[in-house]
Amino acid sequence: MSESTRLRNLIEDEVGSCCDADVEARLDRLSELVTHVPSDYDADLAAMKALGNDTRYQVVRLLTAADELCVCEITPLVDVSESAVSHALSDLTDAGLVTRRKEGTWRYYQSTALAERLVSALDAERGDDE
Amino acid sequence: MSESTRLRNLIEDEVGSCCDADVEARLDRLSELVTHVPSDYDADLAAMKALGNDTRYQVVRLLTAADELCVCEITPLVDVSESAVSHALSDLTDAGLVTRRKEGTWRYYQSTALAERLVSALDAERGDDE
DNA sequence: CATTCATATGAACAGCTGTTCAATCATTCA
DNA sequence: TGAATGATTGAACAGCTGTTCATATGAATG
Repeated sequence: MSESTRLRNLIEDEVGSCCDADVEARLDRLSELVTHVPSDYDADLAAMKALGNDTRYQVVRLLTAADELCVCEITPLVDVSESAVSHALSDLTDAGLVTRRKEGTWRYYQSTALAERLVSALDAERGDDE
Repeated sequence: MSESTRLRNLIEDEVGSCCDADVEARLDRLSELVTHVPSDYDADLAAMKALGNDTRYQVVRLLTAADELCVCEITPLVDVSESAVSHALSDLTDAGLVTRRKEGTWRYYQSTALAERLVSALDAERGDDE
């Protein structure tokens, strides 16, 4: 079965009848929707992937709670190796969720505005439904 | 090297000197940060994982742009099989990003408030940096 | 009640991810 | 300059993910 046949059936069910023009009109409305998908959403996807991991999520939470943290302050707070924390911070930096500041041999990390907006969006959920 | 040794070195570098009490105080501040990580963030993680996939991201974008869409309207707009769309919608429902409404054999989907907040958080990024 | 249609589900499998270990880099300081 | 320290990187590999194909479900209809 073709997609437009299914669409025609849908319109018939919804409206009671369906001519070719109705199918055309619906297809137009649908293709207009596609324009609302950003043309380049790689960065969005990268940010979501980055936050969708236990370690990286925890690190972002810690950094949004603190002004700034040194790697050696983050490491004892999460239950993975120092190397895993470093990988996590590197991934988060690439995803635009944290920024890095060097000071001697120490590296300080901060969360970005994007990270903070996302965390807020998640937190607004609690105690609110729909 | 122990973690608290590294922390002591950090404080010495920052402040110029460091006694046991300083290390204690810093450890207290750090453990306070952990309380800002939600005790149960599985739902957050699920939402991020769900949005961190090409197909599911596109579907959420389409649903936030439209009031409501039938499966047969979504399928022609994304470049995967009908089955993949169904899996995507199922995953998104589990993640709390979309809701489902039955009407005869048709299934209509809508984005949730959480999905809309997350999309807004991503969109605010464009044209704004830090 | 058999059929058709819209959608969902399960199995399977290629490809991706996240962790650790080992090695390396970069900075400081004796 | 070379040893020490903080952090990063790369390889490796177990485990997870996302897609498709085949099949099932459930509602409508003849």
